[in-house]
Amino acid sequence: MKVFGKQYWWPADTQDEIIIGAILTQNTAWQNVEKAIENLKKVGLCSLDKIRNAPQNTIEDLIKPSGFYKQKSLYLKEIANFFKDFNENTDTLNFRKSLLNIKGVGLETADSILLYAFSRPIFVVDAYTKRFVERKKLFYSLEYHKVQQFFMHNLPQDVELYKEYHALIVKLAKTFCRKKPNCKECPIRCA
DNA sequence: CACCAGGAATGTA
DNA sequence: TACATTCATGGT
Repeated sequence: MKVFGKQYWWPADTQDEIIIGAILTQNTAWQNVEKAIENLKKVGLCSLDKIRNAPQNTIEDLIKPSGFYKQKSLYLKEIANFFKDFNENTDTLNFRKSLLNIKGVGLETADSILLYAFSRPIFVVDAYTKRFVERKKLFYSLEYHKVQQFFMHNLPQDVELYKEYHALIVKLAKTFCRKKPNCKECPIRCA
């Protein structure tokens, strides 16, 4: 029985837009990321090739709404250079290692890119996921890789399922909020 | 006014 | 390994 439909959680026109969004969304509300991406699109810079050849301060100005703009403009340059000579024909684990060597790409960002931009079967773990595991007492450890393995060992290895599962956890966090009524059963945010 | 958002790098012990 | 600090804008 299908209860939930697709969440369309990572809306993007292109693969590059997903990768760019993965950097810009670090510790930032998605609403602000949308503004930054819109700015990039307006001037035709929402692609890794264009970003690689654009002046640093131009990128900074365009992505300011998403915060941390000095760091993130550098990170976008770094990841744009990485994908210039990248051969996608590699196994997921080596791909992951390569991504983690890029300055500005940590565990969550690397896995988000693998899953959402390249459809690799990797389960994304974020702060919400850990709180969910903690409060529902699903698993004894909150360490990134252990939580990730917990889900990957207990779910079918299905890319679309991983995408939707992560989206639903985030949606759960957004749905229940202490600022709204009926917040006592919140499994993620409210203590 | 404080707190948080679809984190990661860097420094300290 | 385990924390603390820094980065910065915008919404609530």
